[in-house]
Amino acid sequence: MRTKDILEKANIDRETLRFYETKGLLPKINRTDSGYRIYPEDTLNRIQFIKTAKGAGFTLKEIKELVQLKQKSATCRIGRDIAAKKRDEIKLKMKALKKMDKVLSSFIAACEDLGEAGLRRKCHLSFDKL
Amino acid sequence: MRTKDILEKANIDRETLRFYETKGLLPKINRTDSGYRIYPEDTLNRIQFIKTAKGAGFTLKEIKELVQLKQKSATCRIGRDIAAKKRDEIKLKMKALKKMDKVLSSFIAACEDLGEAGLRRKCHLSFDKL
DNA sequence: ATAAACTATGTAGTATAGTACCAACTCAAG
DNA sequence: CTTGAGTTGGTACTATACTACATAGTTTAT
Repeated sequence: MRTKDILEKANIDRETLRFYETKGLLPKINRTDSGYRIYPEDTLNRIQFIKTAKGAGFTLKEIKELVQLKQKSATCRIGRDIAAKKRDEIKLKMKALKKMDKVLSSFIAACEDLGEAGLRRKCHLSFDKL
Repeated sequence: MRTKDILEKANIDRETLRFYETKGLLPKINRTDSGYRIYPEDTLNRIQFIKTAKGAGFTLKEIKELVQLKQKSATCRIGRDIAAKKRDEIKLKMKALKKMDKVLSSFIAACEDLGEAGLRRKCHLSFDKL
């Protein structure tokens, strides 16, 4: 696959793709004689993984740690432990998200308790008190 | 409350506190004649809210939008709509988190399926295929 | 009164994650 | 064989969220 194929199929920006490459987040990329990149098939999966992990709030550095397990000749145990640690972090993020959802929900409920007339008036409610 | 009280009770860095102030994230802060800050009581709740919202992956800009509803003399309806939109974003984040959790879990399971001996060997598994 | 602790403002620097632009090179089609 | 689409590496710029420092003024305890 050439650059353009990746850009289209992964819906990613050319510069961002190169940025990920320099950061060591992509699988090994071969070149034509003239220097054009030839991406291996799993590049698309990799980009999808990066997107998912980013959506889950992980940094590129953290993502790199995950995708580089193979290259770094780490043992399965090390890999499992790193993955387990990340799963713990996800639990924490999930908790923060749920708390935030609760705060927003009670704010929304308080707004709606005011009725149609209340909704039209100036808002005196606050998110602060959790 | 003086600066030091906030720093201790909110467990926040002095510079970060000032940073949040300049960004308009804190409630109105009064000053002594000599210019020392006097923080209102709800500052601690506000900082807690900021921390929770940040933990949920929101930017300071987004958080500002939420905490400034009162000051901006927005109606309750506008406030409710903004809160509802944020709640939708939380749903998406939650989905990303769950997907990531699934990926990590199946990776961990694959590692452990290899048994004690397998765990000691070089890791050939990948996160990429979701 | 003076040292220690606290606070103020301002400026600069760092890390992360891109985004924008450029001049030069390659390649396929008319 | 030239034109246009595609590609290259390099540099510079942006935004976000701090973090570090420098210098000066204020308050408190001895």
